[in-house]
Amino acid sequence: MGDGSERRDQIIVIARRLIAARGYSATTVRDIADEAGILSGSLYHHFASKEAVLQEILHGFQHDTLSAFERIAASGGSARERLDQLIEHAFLTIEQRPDDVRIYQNETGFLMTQPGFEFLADGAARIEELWLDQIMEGQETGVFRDTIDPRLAFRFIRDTVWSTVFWFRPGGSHTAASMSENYLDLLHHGMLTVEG
Amino acid sequence: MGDGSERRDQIIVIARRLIAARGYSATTVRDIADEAGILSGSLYHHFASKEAVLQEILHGFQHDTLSAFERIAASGGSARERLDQLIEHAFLTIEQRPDDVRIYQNETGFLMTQPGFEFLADGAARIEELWLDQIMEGQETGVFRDTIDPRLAFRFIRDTVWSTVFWFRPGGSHTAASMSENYLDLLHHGMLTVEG
Amino acid sequence: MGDGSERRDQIIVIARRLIAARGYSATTVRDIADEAGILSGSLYHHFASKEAVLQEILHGFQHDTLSAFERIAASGGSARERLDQLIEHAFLTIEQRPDDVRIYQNETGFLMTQPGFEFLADGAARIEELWLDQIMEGQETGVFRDTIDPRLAFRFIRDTVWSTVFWFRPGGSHTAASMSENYLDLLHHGMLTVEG
Amino acid sequence: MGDGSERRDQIIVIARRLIAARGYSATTVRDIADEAGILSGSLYHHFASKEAVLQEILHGFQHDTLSAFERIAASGGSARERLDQLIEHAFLTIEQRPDDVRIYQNETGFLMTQPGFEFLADGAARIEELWLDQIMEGQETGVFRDTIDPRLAFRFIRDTVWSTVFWFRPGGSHTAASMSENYLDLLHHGMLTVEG
DNA sequence: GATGAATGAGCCTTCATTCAT
DNA sequence: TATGAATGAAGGCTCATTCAT
Repeated sequence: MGDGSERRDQIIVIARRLIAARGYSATTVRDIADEAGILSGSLYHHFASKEAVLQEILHGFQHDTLSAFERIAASGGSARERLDQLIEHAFLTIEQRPDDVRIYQNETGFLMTQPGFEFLADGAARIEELWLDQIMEGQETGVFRDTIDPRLAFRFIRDTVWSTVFWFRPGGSHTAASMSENYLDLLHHGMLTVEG
Repeated sequence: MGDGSERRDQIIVIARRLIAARGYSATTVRDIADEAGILSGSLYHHFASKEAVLQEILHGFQHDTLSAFERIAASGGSARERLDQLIEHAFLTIEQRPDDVRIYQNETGFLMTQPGFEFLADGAARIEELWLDQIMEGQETGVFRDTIDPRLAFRFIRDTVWSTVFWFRPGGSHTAASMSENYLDLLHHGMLTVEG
Repeated sequence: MGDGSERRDQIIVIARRLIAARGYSATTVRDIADEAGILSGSLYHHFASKEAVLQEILHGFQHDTLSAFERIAASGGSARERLDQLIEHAFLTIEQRPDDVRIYQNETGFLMTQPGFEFLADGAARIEELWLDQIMEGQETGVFRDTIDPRLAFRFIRDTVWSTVFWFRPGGSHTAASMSENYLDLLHHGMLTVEG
Repeated sequence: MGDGSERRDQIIVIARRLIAARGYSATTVRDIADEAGILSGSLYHHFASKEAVLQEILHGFQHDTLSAFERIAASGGSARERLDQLIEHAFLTIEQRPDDVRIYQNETGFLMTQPGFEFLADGAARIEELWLDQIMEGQETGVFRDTIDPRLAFRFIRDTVWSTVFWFRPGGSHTAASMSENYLDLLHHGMLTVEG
């Protein structure tokens, strides 16, 4: 258990969609098994528990996201460019893996303290570190205004970006690119005109 | 059922705390009844169902919040001043009624489409209208930059403000006032320095 | 939960009979509930778990048995008389509460180390103490032969007496009294004739 | 199925250890297969069912034990000597094959009436016959006291001896030999001193 | 012989809800 | 207004067993 068979993958795909739509606790093992065309008990041939399915979804998503963030943080360019890239990557992730993001946003709060999900807190801390580095470097180099508590700034930005997953619908009037553009504009220059 | 007896109020108070902490579906009727010192079946003398308790909590909170927003939107001053006041009121609400806000943030998404909870969508729409009015008026009067989609701006702001309820802890290094101040600073002028 | 209602008592009585006949793990909650005329879930209104039913049966039985043993051990007479009375009481218990004894004999070994069943080991130790006191006092006063390890003697006696529950059937050719008589005769004088 | 391959033997050895330690119903086919390094389904290439494994363990043990008892019963010497030898052999068996004895003691009661396990009752009856012969011959020849019901005597002795398997631990203060010695001393002469 | 996948029946337990007293 | 007892539906999970490959 842990290697990826076809059924395993199929179950993960189904579970991801269902859990994103209904929430983890409202999604039953039977729901998942039904869609996979097997009996609910048979699911335990592939996963040790319902929780293990969730764990795998979250762990995979966190791993991918964190990897991308690490890569961006280690890349060249200014702090401002790197912060922009972090934000752009987040918007892109929301467009490409909305179910993962939704699950992460919905279930992570409660789960963080549960045994077996310690990696969530670790990952969140590492992400905060990576983003914060850019903000603080930007403030130190005089690119970012330093009147704002950098920790607050990070959380404001993080919450704004990830929350869009709950209402952003690709195919509507916006794309990940236009969302990034709008948000970065607002974040960079604020709402007020020069005269305002 | 609907008149306010002491027990009713007590039950609402307990339910609010419990649901905010554990989530609606993870809070059982027995949990609530236990803390109220009655048996779970007895709770049905005061409320028609578990859902009815949640309805009452959400309805009351939405009513108060909407009233305040209506008042602010109808008050004198510039669009910018009114938007600032809306934001300040939200931060104040988070400080004073965190459990209500948490429940609203956590449960509203799924509930919105459920029968009996239509008022949630109505209220959300009205709130969007009130806030949007200020943003658009600000853009029209040249106080706010108009390169940003006002609907996006509204949602960015709304999500940022309300999301703080999940990590803001009064008694720490920030108060509602300092949160407002930091956020308004960021929102007004953006992160970049003039040279940046 | 813990006070004795009628249903509670009825459930205990049914569970005792079933568990004695089939064993604890082979007896299902449904079996018990069915005989009580309720749904299996309703059993949880009276007991916290299936294990709690077993606990109550074993605890009650151990308490009664231990009390009787304490009383006998504290009574007047010689060590020999008291040992005889302990044995006679055990045979009487087997006659009157065979189901309790059977459960105790069958399930106690595994359960002893389980959380919630620590009282079993404590009780067993106290019983060994009480019986051993008589044997050792008898050896010291010269009534009992001292060539036998008293701890072994205790276990030989204990096992012999309690094991009879698996084949002794009241209404057959023996009663508790005749079993006692036969066993005490054998225990006192041994199998060999004087000439043997 | 029935011929002895290596895997078969290996499975029997593992099953014996596991069933002795946890009990038959608490030992799963998977437990056994895991330790054998195969999947649980593969076990069915060697045995028709979980029950068949138990059957083979019990049948083999009963056969060996019965053979030894037949040999002793047919040997020369007095009835007393033969009864002593039967007892000594039992203690030796407990020392050498404790798992077999434990399984026999634990599972035989319930199984005796099950289809496929009729041999258990047959064997038990034959053993009773062999032991009883010695006891009755001893009583008839005046070596054993005849005030005790010989059937009771047999069961008292049998239960005492076999029950020791649950607490006798080789390597402690006793060996099979010292257990035999102590028990035979008690059985022959009883607990009372001549004056007692 | 062994694997890997699945079955099907059953297990203990939870929980919102009902209702006679 | 409570209680106490029960319902009924469901939930996560276990396990002996089967069978195509």
